[in-house]
Amino acid sequence: MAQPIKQADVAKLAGVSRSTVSIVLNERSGSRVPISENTRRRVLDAAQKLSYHPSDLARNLRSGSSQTIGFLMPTLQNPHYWDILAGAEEIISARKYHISLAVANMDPEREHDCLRSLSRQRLDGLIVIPTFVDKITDGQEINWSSRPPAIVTQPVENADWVFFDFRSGNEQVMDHLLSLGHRRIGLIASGLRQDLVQSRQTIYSAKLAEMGAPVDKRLLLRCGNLSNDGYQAAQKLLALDPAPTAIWAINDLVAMGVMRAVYETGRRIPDDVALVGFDNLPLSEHLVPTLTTVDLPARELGRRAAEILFRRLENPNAEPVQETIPIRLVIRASTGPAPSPDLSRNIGLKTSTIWKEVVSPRDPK
Amino acid sequence: MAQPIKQADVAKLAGVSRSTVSIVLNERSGSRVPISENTRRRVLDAAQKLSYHPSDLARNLRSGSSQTIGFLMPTLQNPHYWDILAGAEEIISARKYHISLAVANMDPEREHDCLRSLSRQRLDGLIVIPTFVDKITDGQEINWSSRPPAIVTQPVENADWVFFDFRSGNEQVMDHLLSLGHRRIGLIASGLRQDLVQSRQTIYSAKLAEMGAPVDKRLLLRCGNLSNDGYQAAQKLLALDPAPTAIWAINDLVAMGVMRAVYETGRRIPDDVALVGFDNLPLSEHLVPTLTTVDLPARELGRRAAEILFRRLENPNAEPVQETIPIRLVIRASTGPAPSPDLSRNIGLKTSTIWKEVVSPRDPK
DNA sequence: TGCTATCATTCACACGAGTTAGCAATCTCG
DNA sequence: CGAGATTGCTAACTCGTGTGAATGATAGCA
Repeated sequence: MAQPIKQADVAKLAGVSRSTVSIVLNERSGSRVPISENTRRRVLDAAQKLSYHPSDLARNLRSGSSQTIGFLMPTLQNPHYWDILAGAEEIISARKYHISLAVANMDPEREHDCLRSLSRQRLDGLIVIPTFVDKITDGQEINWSSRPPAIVTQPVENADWVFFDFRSGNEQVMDHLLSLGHRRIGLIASGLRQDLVQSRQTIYSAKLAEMGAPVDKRLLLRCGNLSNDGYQAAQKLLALDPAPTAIWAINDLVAMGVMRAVYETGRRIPDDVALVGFDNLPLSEHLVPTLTTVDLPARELGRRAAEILFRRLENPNAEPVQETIPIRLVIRASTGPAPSPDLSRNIGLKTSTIWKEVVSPRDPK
Repeated sequence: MAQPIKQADVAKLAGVSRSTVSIVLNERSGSRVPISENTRRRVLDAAQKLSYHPSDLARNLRSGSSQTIGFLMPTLQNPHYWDILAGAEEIISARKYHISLAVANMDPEREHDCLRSLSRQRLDGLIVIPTFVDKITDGQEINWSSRPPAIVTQPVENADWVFFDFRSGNEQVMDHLLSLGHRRIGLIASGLRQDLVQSRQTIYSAKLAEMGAPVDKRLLLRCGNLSNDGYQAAQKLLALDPAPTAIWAINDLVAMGVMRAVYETGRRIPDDVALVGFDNLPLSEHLVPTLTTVDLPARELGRRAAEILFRRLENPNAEPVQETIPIRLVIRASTGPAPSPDLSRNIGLKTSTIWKEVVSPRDPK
């Protein structure tokens, strides 16, 4: 009674065989199976009356394709990844494909589970935003070059990938800060993606060396990648003597935390401390001051990933597509010239009122 | 060659029948189908060697359950919905269920398509965040009380739902603003959810009437629900004479836009204009000034929705579960006492530097 | 020896659809 | 008028898996 209607039900009502129903409903006009207009009507009417919807399960089993793309995200907490998904969703839904969403939740174990789960779902393709790079390069559990076709947002040998040109972005940030005269630059990096951290630190050191400036290890910090992590890291940086004149956060969320920490010490941005983020979240231009950051066209990345994936589906044996997406520095109000050493420490701006927060005492019962 | 391994392959390698493989792999120890330790080993080894993963497609077709929950969101642009998803994901993945994601994208047509698509996927359950309430209450296309079991984040007759107690939230906001002395309050509402807008306007008017204050229709605006919509709406409100002393935005994103518009006229928050949002997005406490808003425990809503859905799956014929989640006002720095009329218009705060934005001229090639 | 009980494995069908070969009836044309 | 082509439909197989019934083998017991 509450059972789904199946083709057999339609067939019975229309007084024809189940095959006929299938043929009519699939509009196999190109096929050599002609159906009279009369029975065609009867079948369609019956289907309509029963409000029949074919079962994708059965259909997929038969056809071998699930019309579904798996999407693996590291976390739901960071807007950056939403944008990637949003871009991919655009393309995927335009093709009438479904999305199967999995969240690794910053947990290597879970990421592994997700990949296994995605693999047994017989998806047509996979878009993977990896969290733990090692698991992937060793490729033990999931062979990227095999079915289901996958695209990874990270360089992987013999596989499709799209990747932000982080190298260039990092260089732009360093060039910007150095050109403003900053030499003591705090670098807050996340400990999750070793490769990215490594690359950033390498460029950081190289660029400083180019200018003949020393690298103070105490200025290099690691933390998580949420706002609060930045808050804590910045407190450490600001306690140093001499304190950095600029801070570069791994991403905008972390930068937001840094901002808070800076204000709490009574310093001003950019007058006392210049601040740079990464990601260019929508909120970054609404912060006060607006945040200098690197724009990652995440939506574009998601779109490209999906497009490349579909191209792969159409042409399984083509050469791997490996693309780099350019990213660029967006200079806003949070960066300015480095203060001359003698003028530093002119602390103002009362922030106590700004950060006050009162929760309504009203009982939420 | 690139074909997925199936049970038959394992069976051949192990030298047993396919049934045996199925039985071994499903650990049917409780059943009366005993398997010798010897063949058990052989089967497991073979499966291991071929790295066999059962096809969920076939399994689901057989079992009737897809182990998948459908999730319909209005848009990917608003963090609020992400939190709901995050909450639901917690519960769903804990139960080893999959998530099939659909995005209505603010388009009634698409929302309809999504529902149809979700229905034919033979999902075990549906979590629906509706955008267009009319489509749902008339229930023509999707009968909420039928399979697949669905939970809606909105009151629907004879169905499961969870819902924020918007009524109480709205009252809290009005009480707060009124108690601060505000009487000319701009209300920026979104035109999408008629029912919510209605309810908010009703309470708005009722509360004003309670205080014996008049309702100026010009203070009631409708717009979309993104930051830029708020920006434009606020410009209209601020051009009124007399301008409102407080603005209540439909949500925090819109409030962010309002904030920007207010600054651009040289006014200060909360001194010249008090501002209230809705949703309590994470960024709201990082705005300057921090935003008074209503905290919607979105994650909690998502969790509850999923929990109720699973309860329904276990007990299909139970009475509908209909829950209201309390929400509460969070008073921060963006609201203060209404300025006395004679003291208004003391405009300061140069904002030009704050809002300057320069895009790096560097060629992104 | 014969009958039953237990154990180990396989057969055959079901799930709900798509597909192909083939049958019967009608039509076409020499 | 009969051979072949065309039309209209259906039986039977397929996809990969789970499962109850059936089969075969071995052991226990009288």
